[in-house]
Amino acid sequence: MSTEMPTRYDASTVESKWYESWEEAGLFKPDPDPAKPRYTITIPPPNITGSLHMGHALCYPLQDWAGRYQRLRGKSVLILPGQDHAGIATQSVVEKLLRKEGTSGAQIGREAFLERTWQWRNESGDTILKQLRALGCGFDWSRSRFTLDEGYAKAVLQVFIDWFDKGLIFRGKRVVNWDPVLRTSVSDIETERKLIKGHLYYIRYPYADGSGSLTIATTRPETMLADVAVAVSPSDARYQGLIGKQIQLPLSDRTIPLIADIYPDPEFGSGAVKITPAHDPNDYMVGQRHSLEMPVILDERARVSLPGSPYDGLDRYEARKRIVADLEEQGFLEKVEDHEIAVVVSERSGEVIEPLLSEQWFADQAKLAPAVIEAVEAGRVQFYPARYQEIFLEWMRNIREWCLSRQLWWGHRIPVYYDESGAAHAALSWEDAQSKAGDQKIVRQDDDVLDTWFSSGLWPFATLGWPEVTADLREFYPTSTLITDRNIINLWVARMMMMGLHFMGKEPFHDVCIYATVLNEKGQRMSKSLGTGVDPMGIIETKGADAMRYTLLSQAGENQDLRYSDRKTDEARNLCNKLWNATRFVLLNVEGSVAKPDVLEDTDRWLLSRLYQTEAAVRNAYDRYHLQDACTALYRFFWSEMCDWYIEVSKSRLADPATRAVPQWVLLTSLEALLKMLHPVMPHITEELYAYLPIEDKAAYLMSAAWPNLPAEYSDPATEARVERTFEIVRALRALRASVDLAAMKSAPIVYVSGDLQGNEETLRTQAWFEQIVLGAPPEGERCVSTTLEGVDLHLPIGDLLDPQKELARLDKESEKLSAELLKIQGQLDNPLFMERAKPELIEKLQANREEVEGKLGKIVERRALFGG
RNA sequence: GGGCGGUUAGCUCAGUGGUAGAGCACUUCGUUCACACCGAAGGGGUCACAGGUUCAAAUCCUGUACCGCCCACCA
Repeated sequence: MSTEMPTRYDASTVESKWYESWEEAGLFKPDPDPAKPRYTITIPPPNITGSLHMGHALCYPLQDWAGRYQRLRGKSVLILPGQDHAGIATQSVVEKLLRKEGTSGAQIGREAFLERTWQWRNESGDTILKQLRALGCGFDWSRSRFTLDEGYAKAVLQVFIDWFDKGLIFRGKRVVNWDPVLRTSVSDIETERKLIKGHLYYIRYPYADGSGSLTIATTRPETMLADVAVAVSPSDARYQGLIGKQIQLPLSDRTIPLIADIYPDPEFGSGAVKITPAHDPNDYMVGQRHSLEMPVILDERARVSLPGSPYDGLDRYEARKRIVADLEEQGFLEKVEDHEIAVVVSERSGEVIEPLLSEQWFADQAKLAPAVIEAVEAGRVQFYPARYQEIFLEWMRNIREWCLSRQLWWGHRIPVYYDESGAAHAALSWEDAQSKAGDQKIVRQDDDVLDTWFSSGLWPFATLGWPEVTADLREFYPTSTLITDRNIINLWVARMMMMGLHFMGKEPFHDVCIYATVLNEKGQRMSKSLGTGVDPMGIIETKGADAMRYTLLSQAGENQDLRYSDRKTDEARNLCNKLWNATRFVLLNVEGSVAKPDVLEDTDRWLLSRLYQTEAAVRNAYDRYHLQDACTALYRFFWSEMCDWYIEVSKSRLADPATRAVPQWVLLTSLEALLKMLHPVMPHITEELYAYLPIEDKAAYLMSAAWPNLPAEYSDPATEARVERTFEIVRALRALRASVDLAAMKSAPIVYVSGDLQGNEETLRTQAWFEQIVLGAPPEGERCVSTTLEGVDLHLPIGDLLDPQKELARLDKESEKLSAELLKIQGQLDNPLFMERAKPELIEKLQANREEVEGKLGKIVERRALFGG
């Protein structure tokens, strides 16, 4: 067969054409065949604001890998894509846009803002989906969903109303995490703690009766404007008898009581804590226990809001400065110490969170958690790697209230309507609410929207049509696998489990696969803002999507992180090129399809056996999401075994029309299986190469082909051992040649071999590049360099080419190695405890080794003598 | 403060009791008709550290250090 394949693989021309073909052939849709088991994934919906980063370049190819693998394994596969409206992120993007245009959300109002956001979403909100196509992700776009779709939005409201009616959602006043930049509350898990250098201020609070003062320590003096008490530990001797006294709050005309509470730690500071219930979660609890007032003195931008006060309108940090200065001036400031402060930072804005007392909607997760815990403990949901299970359960067992409301516009507006009396009714519409309210007139809808994670929590069933009982919902729920990253186990996975179990009665997926975080070469997080990121699209353009995919997927296993580096993409690209050229070689050496031959040689059986073992290893690794192990096995089979050995061994047979059929068949068989196994990781190049293969019963597409089904008789460990022994001898002979500066791959006339080659003489001859192998010892007087291994003596005639000193040096080195080995073996065999307790097989093995090493050493002595040593 | 990962060749990582492995990088050689994005041959590791268990430890146990992640209400 002739081929016009160029000698170099060009990803850009090959990759672009296949995606369309697959899509046109309908391969991204589930196979309607009812006999096939279903395999479903609803992908983690990317934000509409997103553009592809390295995390995505791992995440979405993983979803695609799973789909392609399961499809090859005979399943009907649905990988359902979609996008998340991403409340905070999107609103920020549009606000920025408006600012550029000289206006703002506040100026144009809610309705115009939402219109503008939808416009933005329709124009540029699906950048990332196009990029996923470039990565080869074969998702069912006809089922693509968006969390603000009409149907989806209805599902969200339905869930809210249901939980509201069941009392699982309630309104409450709590100290929440307030983001003063985004001006909304955020949940605990959207915040992180950071240690920063700050100060601890010691402030004197005088007693109102003039009988001296006590000292409190605080890191946030500005909040003293909202102090309502000072608390001390009831066991603190310093304050015995003083409890109940009134204190004159500095910089203020208010007096506040000294109270006793379990919260203060006598060891810290002065043991006295100022209590600001509205601006600190701990103080809030103290305030509740003592029924204290809870004045709020910071506004939504964290500015002081205290009309009439000189600090009114100041930013919280500016206020701190002024208050500290004033305290000092008036003699209240006792001292200032350096202090490490644990601040809470919003992950979205990077701003320091202001704990703020406000009225919010909450979900009572504690009532939903037990079903989730039970499902995991019963093994109906499995985590990969398993260690995440405990982390997950730990969080579920200590679950807290979930603050659902966000003070945003972009999102699902909370379906709560208030009537004249102030009573709240949850309903799908104003009209519904009115009918629920009866005589009381509905006067307004709640202004807030729901936390984005509330809507993504319904992803596995709302995408399939819930609350309607659609055919898709019946067919594809529960889904099979969730593949996501560890940062959102609690944020997202937990919520999907709670909602899925509550509304569908079944856990939403069986496997939860947690993949690694992609770091850069130096082990830093990839981040646009830090400039440590690499754009995957650039790699796709220059080296191909398959190279990009292989780079990341071949590192996916149970690891916590993985490192991206450009060098690895070069390796992946080189692998593509090697695949291309190996196939090209095969095609140049076959005329058409070949039938399975009756008689195979050792090397043929060896490769088939290796293929058999490789398939088993790959399948096992894929099933456990250990792509790393699968890729290693495939790489080794392809590059080391098939290319470096089998193709080289077969070249002479392929050149001869009388013998070529067998290696032709073996190569085509191996290549076909290899391409199938590699396809889930590198879909484009494997599809392209498969198209060239002249094989029987070929599928229309590799993508829709069947996973290799290799007969058990391919497995042949005895032949594997025999052939690999031969290769060992080949390597030794090549090394011997190199030691006398005999060029590699140049045919040399003769080598003497004594020992059993087990029928692999021809392999040894061609692979060690000799014209002739003579069995037996060299004739008397023939000057040779020699070595011994595997019970075989190799003698390479050298005439008088060689410097004796060089050969003596080589022999000495060999001898040194052997002596060290002998010493070690002997040491063990001389140890009576070892002889008594070690396994008999091991002892036998060592004894055999000893004999072999001694024999080799003896031969070296003889050989040294030949060179005057 | 609690929990979980990691620490093995220059780099990235395999390796869960029996004489340290792979890929890349490096050195030397090679322009033969699959591939120089290639081939052949080499060099390179006291397996973080300290104890312990064992005939035998990279591997099991205890502790320490460093890196990273998660959770947590110390002003």
